[in-house]
Amino acid sequence: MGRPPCCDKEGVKKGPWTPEEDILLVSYIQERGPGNWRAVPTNTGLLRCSKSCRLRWTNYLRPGIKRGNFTDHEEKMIIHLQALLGNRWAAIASYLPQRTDNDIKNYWNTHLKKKLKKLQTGSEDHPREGFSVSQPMAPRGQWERRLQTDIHMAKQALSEALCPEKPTYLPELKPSIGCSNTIPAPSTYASSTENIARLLKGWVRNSPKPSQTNSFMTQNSLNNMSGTDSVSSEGTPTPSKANDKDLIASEAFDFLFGFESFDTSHSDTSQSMSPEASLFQDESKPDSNALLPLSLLEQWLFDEGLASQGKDLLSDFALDDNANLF
DNA sequence: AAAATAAACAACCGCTCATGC
DNA sequence: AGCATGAGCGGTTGTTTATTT
Repeated sequence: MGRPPCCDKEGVKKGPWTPEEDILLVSYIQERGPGNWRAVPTNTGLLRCSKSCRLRWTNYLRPGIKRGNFTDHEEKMIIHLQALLGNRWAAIASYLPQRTDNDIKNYWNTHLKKKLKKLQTGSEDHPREGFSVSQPMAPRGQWERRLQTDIHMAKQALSEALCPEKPTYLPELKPSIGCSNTIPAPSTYASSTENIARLLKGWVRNSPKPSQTNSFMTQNSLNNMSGTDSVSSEGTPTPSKANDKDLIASEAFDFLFGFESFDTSHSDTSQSMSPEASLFQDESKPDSNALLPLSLLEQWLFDEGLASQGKDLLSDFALDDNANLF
């Protein structure tokens, strides 16, 4: 439709961000709060396009982002979710608090894909090129619909099967702050952005959107900011999407993966409710369960069960079955 | 020690979707 | 209803860093 570019090509700086630029951006956001990205370059004097500013913020500068090595659990989740969701990194990221879609995507492309391929080539004549590739893609709407239903069904059945009496899951699931994921200190500048993010401590105090950003900051102070870019990384949480039902569904799903660093505080979880999860809400009508065969779930459960028994997830991972979900 | 290569990751690009007018 | 715009997403590219020769 000939939409004009978000920013003029001329006079726009590209490439890695400098600490100065980061500070400019952070202090601006500290003052005004995230959002209205188009105005950011103008108001800050940054020679960056608005998109770049938003990306920089959401992927690196915003508080609560965990960097560094992925834990086994995270890795496991990514593999499972990728098989389930395909390359929908934002959706996957919504289940990995503190990780950005970009981060996950990179990790998948650089580590997991190879890892899986390696494992597959050992035992197969014609290795697949990653799960997503092998998945027949239906038109997006249709595919997504089915996906949501599948996931919802799995979540619900799992929560019933695994902890039928449990109103909320894993009460002791307190995030192990600073646990296994102590952030290594890469030498690149990017790592120091974390420090810049810390400059934001207290920025909410000045924020024009206290009700939204307060919880945001609370999460940060807990070192468990579970938001993702899809969830209000801009400080504008998706309004009214999170509710108790979402929470339960999310918890069930989290329980499924036994994700240990997920903050279980309700405010957090509701804040971080993924779009995916919020979509489940639509699917969460009781009779939606009857729409799909349980065999899929059973298979999935089986796989997870094996994995949880300490077996090598990758070798046991039922690629075909997961791929055939759709 | 230097060059070549591979790996990792940050950032960009283009498309799509959501929203407001 | 149609258009303009902001924002989100996923794929891809470019740059930096690590490893090998």
